[in-house]
Amino acid sequence: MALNLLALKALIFLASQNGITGMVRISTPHLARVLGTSQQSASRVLIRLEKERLIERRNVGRTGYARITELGYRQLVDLYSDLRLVLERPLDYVIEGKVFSGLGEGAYYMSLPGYRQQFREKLGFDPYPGTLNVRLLSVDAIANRRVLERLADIRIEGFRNGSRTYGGLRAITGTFNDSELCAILFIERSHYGEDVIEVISPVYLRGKYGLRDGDKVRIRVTIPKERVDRERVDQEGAAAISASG
Amino acid sequence: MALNLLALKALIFLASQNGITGMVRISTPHLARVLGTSQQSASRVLIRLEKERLIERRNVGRTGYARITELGYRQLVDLYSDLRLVLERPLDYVIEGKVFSGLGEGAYYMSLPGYRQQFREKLGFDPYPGTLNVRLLSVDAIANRRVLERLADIRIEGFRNGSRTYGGLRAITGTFNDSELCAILFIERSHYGEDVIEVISPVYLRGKYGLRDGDKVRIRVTIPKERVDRERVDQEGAAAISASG
DNA sequence: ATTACTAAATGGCGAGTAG
DNA sequence: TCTACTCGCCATTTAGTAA
Repeated sequence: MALNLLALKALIFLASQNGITGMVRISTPHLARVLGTSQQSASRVLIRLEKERLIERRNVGRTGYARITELGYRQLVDLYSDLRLVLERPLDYVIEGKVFSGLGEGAYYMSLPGYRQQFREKLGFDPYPGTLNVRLLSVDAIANRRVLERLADIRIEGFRNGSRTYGGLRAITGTFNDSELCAILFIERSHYGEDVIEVISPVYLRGKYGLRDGDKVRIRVTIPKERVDRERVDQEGAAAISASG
Repeated sequence: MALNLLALKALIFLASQNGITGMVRISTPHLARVLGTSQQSASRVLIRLEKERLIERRNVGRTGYARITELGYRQLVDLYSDLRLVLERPLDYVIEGKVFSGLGEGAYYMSLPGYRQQFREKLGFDPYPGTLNVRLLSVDAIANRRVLERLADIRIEGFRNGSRTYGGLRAITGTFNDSELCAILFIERSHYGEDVIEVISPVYLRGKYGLRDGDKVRIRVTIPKERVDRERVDQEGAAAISASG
């Protein structure tokens, strides 16, 4: 017999009110407001949780108290560690695509000291002067590009050189064809669309790997562990998981 | 519109199969087995998750693939950090009860060097030779006693002295009446029941606090943060929260 | 093998209401 | 005020089945 989501949210709410270590005041109208449901449903949820031995209740006249049992606590911990197992592990984003030739401007930009110096400092390698353009073919690769764009946190600042201004970009390091250190560049105001990434590396990738236009390449980025710190207004400790609809 | 628990479990399962970083093979009969539900429900859950934009699907002939969208991933992270907020914070267990007199044997045991030396080393204080017996009156206090008994991880070993053997015990440190350092002793083969705790302290509590039999006292134990490492067979990454029934 | 429809049963939901 | 019942309504489930 499976618990429903309302019951889970109620359990989390109780836990947030110190219901793990002792009896806490709880009324069905208040719980209903917190869960975004009716008083009747809140009442039923508490009855159900008690019957399942996930909480213990005591009613003193018209005021009710409840606490989470050890079984209930274990349920929360089980779910928590299931999520932890799945969320707090390295995430391995793989992007595959085909090499294509750009206008050769990548080489020009990469050779500018204003960029090159920052790459050396922030990426830890001296990039070969040139970028490898990769066109993404699968929706999966494009989705991963989107994710990585958000995760790319190596900021390369723009600069001025005389009258010309050079834009900023962000980068994230990865592995090219499962063997070569590289970085994906997310260039602000790039003229390429969402289906293209630009890759740099300490070595001349086209040469070392004998790449010709149309050849398939793979870039892998490993995120050691996702950071879970969010900006989030805590609505009285209520749980998430309510879809956008 | 709220997601149900089956959908949450499906999302967690997908995540466990690397569905966060790429498309993964998934069939409705297999998902049904993992979730402990019918093939039809598994099918509906996937349809529902796709409609809510929590997953993306692609069917290649008869074989289906799915991956978690950024929105779906965020839902998991939101729930995870709600749980984290609630589970990974100090747990403050308060036990209240009334002082009563035992047979005075506590003083005898506490004075034995075989115990005393271990208390000094493992508790960090030299206990006053005597235990304060506290009878728990509320079910809440008794429930907390049970929890703390499991959490008490300071082991005091038993020993032999001539022909007599002295049993082992476990202890956990806390605060007496919100002001005095103390420890609760969980004595193996104690002749007291679940409604009694024995408390020791560096000072003579009865004297310092002018305690007489029947006086109410409070012992507080703060667990800095619960350890979530469980022994758990990972059933193909399926989620928990399925009540005992 | 699959996926997913329809139909009937089950169960959850909130309104009304009693205590 | 509070809790929690009944009752109609709707959502979710499974069985059967088509493709």
